[in-house]
Amino acid sequence: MNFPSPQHDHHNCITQALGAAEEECRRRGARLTDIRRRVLELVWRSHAPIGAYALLQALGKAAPPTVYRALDFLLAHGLIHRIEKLNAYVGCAHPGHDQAGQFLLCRQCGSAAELNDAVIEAAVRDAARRHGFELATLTVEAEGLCPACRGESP
Amino acid sequence: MNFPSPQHDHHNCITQALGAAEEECRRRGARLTDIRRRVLELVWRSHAPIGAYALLQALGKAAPPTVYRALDFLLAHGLIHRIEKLNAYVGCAHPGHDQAGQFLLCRQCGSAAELNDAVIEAAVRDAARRHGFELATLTVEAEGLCPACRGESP
DNA sequence: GGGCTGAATGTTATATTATAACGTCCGGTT
DNA sequence: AACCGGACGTTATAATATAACATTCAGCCC
Repeated sequence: MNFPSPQHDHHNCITQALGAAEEECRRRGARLTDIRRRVLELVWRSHAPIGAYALLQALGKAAPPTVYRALDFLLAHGLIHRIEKLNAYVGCAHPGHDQAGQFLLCRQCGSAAELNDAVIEAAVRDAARRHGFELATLTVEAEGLCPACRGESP
Repeated sequence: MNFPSPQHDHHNCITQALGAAEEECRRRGARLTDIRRRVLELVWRSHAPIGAYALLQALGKAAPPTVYRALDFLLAHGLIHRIEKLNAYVGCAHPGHDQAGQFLLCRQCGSAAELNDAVIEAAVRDAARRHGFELATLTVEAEGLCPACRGESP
């Protein structure tokens, strides 16, 4: 997934993501409850990865465990990813593909682009194999400047 | 750097790391003060990445800012790495090379192996370029089972 | 429908990780 | 000696996350 262009129809992109999530949950026999759906929508509304307490505030009258439980559910079903560097969460661009998360994170505007690069994964998988390491999950987080911010402040 | 073999001389490996750190600080005109050296030694003593509050406890009578300031210094000078997934710190195997951190993290025993794989870095750099992204720092954290733990519980 | 059951949520408290703000000390320079 | 800036001490608090237990709700069986 590329960095979002400024003029893209984000409302539509949220709708699509929620639809895909419904679908994926049906497929997996998982219950996308009201709270879970609301959290997922809030995550998608934000272009940048968003933190648990920001979600909490947006939800209104909820306590931390409510948000964390929803996030756990969404993570478990591959509907969102956690960005470790930021302690924040972002919608998964391709639910159901169960990919490892690879991200380009913009220092300036905070936006994130999800990669799904087979070459990167293969390179890590290969290195792991050479070390006799059994790879389970892979986190790749690259920090820098997105195309837009690069243009602004050269 | 490979996973440490059970019988390796860890005392020696700490000594070497501290020596290399002294050297690197001299080269950079940075002051490796007593506290900083003690924190670095504690980090190296632990085979697994170690958290700030564990270091704090090991130090004895210190307050959080003391440890965090030492960690900041050590990070800034490339003497340790931070493992984002674990909120923990580990000695840098090659100070002075200013490499990105690439790690294999064992789920079971908690040990970490630092990679310095040019292929992985090139793959990410390439993907970033294709997205018009200016890469600054790269974090790669692979989770799974190290050779030893894989053998134990098949 | 009534009652059962397990999952989901509510609620309170607390753990864990990290930083702000400000004062003091100490080492090097002039 | 006087200064200066970096390092450290100290107190308080912010930000992130989870434990533990009570309550409610959805689906199912009868």
